[in-house]
Parts: sequence; C-alpha cells; structure tokens
Amino acid sequence: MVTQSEGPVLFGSPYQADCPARRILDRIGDRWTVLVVGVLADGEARFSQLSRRIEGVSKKMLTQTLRGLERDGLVRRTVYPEVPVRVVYALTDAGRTLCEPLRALQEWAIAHLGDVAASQEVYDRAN
Amino acid sequence: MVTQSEGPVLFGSPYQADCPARRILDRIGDRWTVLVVGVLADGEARFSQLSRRIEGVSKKMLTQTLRGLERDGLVRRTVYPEVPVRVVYALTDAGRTLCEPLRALQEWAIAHLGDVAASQEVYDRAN
DNA sequence: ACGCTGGGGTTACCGTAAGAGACCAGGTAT
DNA sequence: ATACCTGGTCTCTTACGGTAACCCCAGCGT
Repeated sequence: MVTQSEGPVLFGSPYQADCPARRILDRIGDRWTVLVVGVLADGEARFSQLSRRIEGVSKKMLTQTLRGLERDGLVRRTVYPEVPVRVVYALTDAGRTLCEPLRALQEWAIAHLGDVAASQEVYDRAN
Repeated sequence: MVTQSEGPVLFGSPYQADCPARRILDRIGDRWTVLVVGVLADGEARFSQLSRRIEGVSKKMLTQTLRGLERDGLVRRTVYPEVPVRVVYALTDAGRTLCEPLRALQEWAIAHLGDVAASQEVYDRAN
C-alpha cells in the first residue's frame, strides 16, 4: 500500500482545480441536491411538495437547487398554466442514473449514523 | 389533488431537519471531504501531501476537513514528534467503507461530464 | 546571536453565499 | 373589494469559505 509520492491520480482527476469533474462534484455534493434528487427518485413532485418533504429548505435554496439541476439536464421542469399555476419537477434519464450513487451515500449515512455519533462524543469529551 | 403530504419517506429519513443522517450527509457532501477521502483511499498521506494533491485547498480548510473526519471517526491522525514534526493521516475501517459510495459518485461525475456540460451550454444559450 | 528554512498548523480579516421573510403576479372564490 | 392560492423573486442579516500573515520548534549557515 502506501505509494505516497505525487503519484497516479486514482480515479479520473478531480484533483486539479480546473477539472470539470470538480465542478460537478461540487454540485451534486451540495446539501440540498442530494435530498431533492432523493425525493424525485420516488416520482415527480411539485414545488410545494418538495418544499414540504424536505424540511428546512428555504424557497430560495430550493429554487436555486432545482435551477441548477435543470441546467445540468438532470431535472425536467414542466409548467402547467392552470388556474393556480402548477409546476412539476421530474428526473430526466440522466438524473435517474444519479439516483444509485446518491442512494448508496444515503444508505451509508444511515448505516453509520451510530458509529459516527459515538465517535463524535468520544472526540468531544477528549476535547 | 394528490395527498402526498408527509407521505412515506423513501430511504431512511434524512428529510426531517433534525435527523442526524442530515448532518452526516452535510459532512460527507462537503466539497473537500470527498476529495480528501479520495486521496486517502489510495493510502495514508501527510498533511503536505494532501495539500499538494488536492489543488486549491487552503491549509485552513484542509485542517478543518481533517478534524471533522477525525471527529467522525473516519480518519486517524498520527503525530510523529520528529525533528520537523510529521503528521500522517489514514482512513479508519469506518472511513474505508465510505470509499465505495464516494467512488461511485466520482465515477458518475466523470462519466456524465460531457452530458452535463452540453446541457449547461444549451440551457445558457436559451437563458 | 541572528536570520532562514520547513512542517503543520492557528488567527484575523473580508467577501460571498446561505437563510429568513416580506412581497409579487394572476386568477378565483367569498 | 379583498382574501387566497402557487411558485416564485427581492432584501437584509448572518455565517461560512478563502487569503494571507503569523507561530512553534529544531537545525544550519554566517
């Protein structure tokens, strides 16, 4: 193990600052993106439904996150010009491919919740 | 009308604001954490090596990220009190379990780079 | 004895980005 | 007339990320 010279960049190369992969990681690593995609993985949803299901997200951040995902081609935004306007968000095919990795992350988080919390407590007591 | 009020929460429940899973997602979803774990997946590394391999990270953020990971029990910090002090960081067993999900994310990012960039261009032209 | 270098940080400051919350458009039910 | 609905936008404040300067400890050149 331990080949620790400035050696081979392991997977891809998001380690160069200018690498586009870096930007994508920034986007999908974003706090709300994970949750929005998680909800939409379950099926399309309206703005207000997303708002309710993702506790604590502000309208501003939700809008911003959705715009970003739309721009990236991961989410499709459909406006139904009805009585009170209805806007539906859904994952695109590309967006659906993102579900698996994100779900893996979420499952990891849930599985390791206890360990992490325990470790934090120990760490904090030791200051 | 779709009564999808507080319906079934799909996987786990990071959708409640107070859920600890949310905090973990925040941590691992952080920009630098992904990259640090990526580097350490390759084997242990010293502070300065991390600094060099992760282009653009400031000392402050690197320290902060490493402290967080250590607190979470994902990274082990070893100090060798030598002439110029040497500090080595390595993933713990728990940390190693995080590699897989993160690598999946990185691979997704690399695989979809082109599509995303193309979509952004289209989106931006349409304003 | 004095300053310089190098590793691994910490601290002070500052600008941007996130969050809270008021306000808006446009139509309809009261 | 006006209150209400959805899906936002605008404004203000606060928190967080980034920059750069400084710290400690030892050795080394001068």
